[in-house]
Amino acid sequence: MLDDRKLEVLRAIVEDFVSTNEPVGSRALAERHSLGVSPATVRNDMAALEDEGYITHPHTSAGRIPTDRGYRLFVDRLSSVKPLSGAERRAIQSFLEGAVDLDDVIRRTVRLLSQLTHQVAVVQYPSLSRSSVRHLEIVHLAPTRLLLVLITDTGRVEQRVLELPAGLSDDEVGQLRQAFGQRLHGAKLVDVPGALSDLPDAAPAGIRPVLTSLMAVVLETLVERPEERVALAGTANLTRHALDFPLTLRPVLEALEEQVVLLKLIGEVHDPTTVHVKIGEENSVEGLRSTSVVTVGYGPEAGVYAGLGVVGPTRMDYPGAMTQVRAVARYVGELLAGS
Amino acid sequence: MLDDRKLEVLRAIVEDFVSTNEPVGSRALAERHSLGVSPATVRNDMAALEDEGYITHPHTSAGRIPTDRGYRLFVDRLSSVKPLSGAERRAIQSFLEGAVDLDDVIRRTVRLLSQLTHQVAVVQYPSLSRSSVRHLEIVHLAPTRLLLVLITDTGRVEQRVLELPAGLSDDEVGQLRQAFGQRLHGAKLVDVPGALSDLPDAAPAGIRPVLTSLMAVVLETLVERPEERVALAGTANLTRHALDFPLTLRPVLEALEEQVVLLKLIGEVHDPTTVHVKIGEENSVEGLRSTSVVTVGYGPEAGVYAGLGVVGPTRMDYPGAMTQVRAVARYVGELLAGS
DNA sequence: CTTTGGCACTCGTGTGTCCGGAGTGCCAGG
DNA sequence: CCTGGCACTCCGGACACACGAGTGCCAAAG
Repeated sequence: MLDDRKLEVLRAIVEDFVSTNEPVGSRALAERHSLGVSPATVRNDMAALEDEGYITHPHTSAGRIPTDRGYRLFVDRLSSVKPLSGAERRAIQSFLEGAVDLDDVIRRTVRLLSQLTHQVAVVQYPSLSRSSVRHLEIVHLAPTRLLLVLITDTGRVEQRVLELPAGLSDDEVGQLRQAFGQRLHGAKLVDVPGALSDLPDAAPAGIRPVLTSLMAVVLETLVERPEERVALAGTANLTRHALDFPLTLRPVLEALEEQVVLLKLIGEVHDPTTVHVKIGEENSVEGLRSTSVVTVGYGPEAGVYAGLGVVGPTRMDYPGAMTQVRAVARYVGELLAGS
Repeated sequence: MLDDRKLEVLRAIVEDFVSTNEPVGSRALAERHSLGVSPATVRNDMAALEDEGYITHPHTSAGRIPTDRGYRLFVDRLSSVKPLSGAERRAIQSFLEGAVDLDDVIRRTVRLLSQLTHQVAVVQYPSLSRSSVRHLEIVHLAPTRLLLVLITDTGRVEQRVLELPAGLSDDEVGQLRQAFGQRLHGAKLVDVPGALSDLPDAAPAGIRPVLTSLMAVVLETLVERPEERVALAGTANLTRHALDFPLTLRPVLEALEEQVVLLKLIGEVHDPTTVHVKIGEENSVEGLRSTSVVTVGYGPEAGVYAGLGVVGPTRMDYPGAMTQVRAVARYVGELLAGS
């Protein structure tokens, strides 16, 4: 049904359309790509591709443009991996090398990614639910007020001030600190409830009531409501392709302002070796139906901290974006793993 | 030169243009506002206003629109304070009441402000340089690694992990903690260098070298490089007024992505009682020359934590925006002061 | 069976013209 | 100083038209 040449034609259409943003006709296509056939033949192939739903044309006498389905086929089977240019490689290194802490790493990464791809970049902070405890500190701010500081293996620092029902002495707080510290050090955050389950029994009777309520708060703030964060940059790039979004930059911007939406985009776990692409209508998020999303997980060699990716028009340089996203993810993963 | 009626005409032009987004002509203006004069008279007044540079017209046969100078006069002398509606008041209260910590307060505020004004909202975190120390905690993570946690009176929590040149014992860290704590508790952040200046002399000789380097880090991270943060929301609102920005959403979005720019916008200290307005060309930031910025400080009764405000087209409902911004600032100021 | 050139057809776009309406500026009279 | 009248400007929409790009189909050639 679709022989090699037809696929070649589709690839040519996608590439031309992506670079020129103009519907591509049979003549121009036969000229620019050395297909070795005449425009008429190309026309026949185009008709076939259109029958299959891979391309379409805006008006009768305009050239063809790829459909979502066409892009999908292109991404899955036609695009060859584009190697990272030396300049890009250098950019990644120099951009990230001076980072001082996790916040800084994420900020630089999201910026880097948006500049590299000329798209909107999204980077998720290392997920709490997949992190483990490097240190948990309890600070006695006031008799009835504690500060909880959680530091994860990825360098994330979360803190929460909490009010106690009754006052505690410094000694008692010390006991708490020790009890929590022993049980939680090195534990995965998801295992925290289990690790703490025996605590009330083991603790001195005096602080048991406080302990129970404290545990409730700890579990609630650190485990049940693990605050996932994302960083965003490069929304200005949307205007670069403003022509691609009929009149509707609006819904895209609105969608991107919702943390929940962003998390949904990149939060679905995938391993760092596979780049995922969602094209146009494939996106579940209303308002991003006219965009494509390229995501990948990042993390240490064997594992994943979180996701990152870019959002742009369906008319996107997929091979380029995919290698760039992958490269950045790999680099950030190593960077964070090594600290 | 400009009698009362001319001013009245200017006010009418501003109000009509703001609400309709169409150049306003003499006839429509004479009808809609009961000026008691004929269109011809209005035309004369308009000519005078145009001579003075308060209004202009896009083409010969179009109505008039205000210039930046016209808006300026309107804001300074013509606009009457618009009272907050009941719905708005309720919105502010219900939006902010459930906030759990500072981060949450800021997030809710910026969101609230953008929804209330239908503009882009910017909220600065309570400035570190104007805050004072509620608590400074030193946590001994590892022999050569300390965690510094700073909690300000406004609830901001800043932390920094630092590597030491030499190992320390728990006891020594305890001494450090006490020395720092005594000197810094309640101190303004700007006074920290002074409060610490006698420390090296007063400290036990054993930890003096470490102490010196530690102090350097503390001063550098907490005082000399006070990390000011801002939150942003409502960029999607820009598209609402897309017609107002010729073709140039781009530079606006770009400017808004720069933390530095945002800080410059709202960071200049002003007292919470005066709302500041920058109109069009008055803005020093290239790229925001086609926008207006309404800002105010917020803080406790006598003082200021930081600034907040909105960014929108020059064609903006200034009285509305000003009262909304002021109201939100007042409410947030009280909220933070009371915690 | 595939490829090719030819040819008629479609249709979007750009151009030119025309016209109505909104709005202005000016002037003479109240 | 205000007002009505009037000529003038100019934008924007409507219409017609030609051009060109591109298609679809067909019959002939490979």
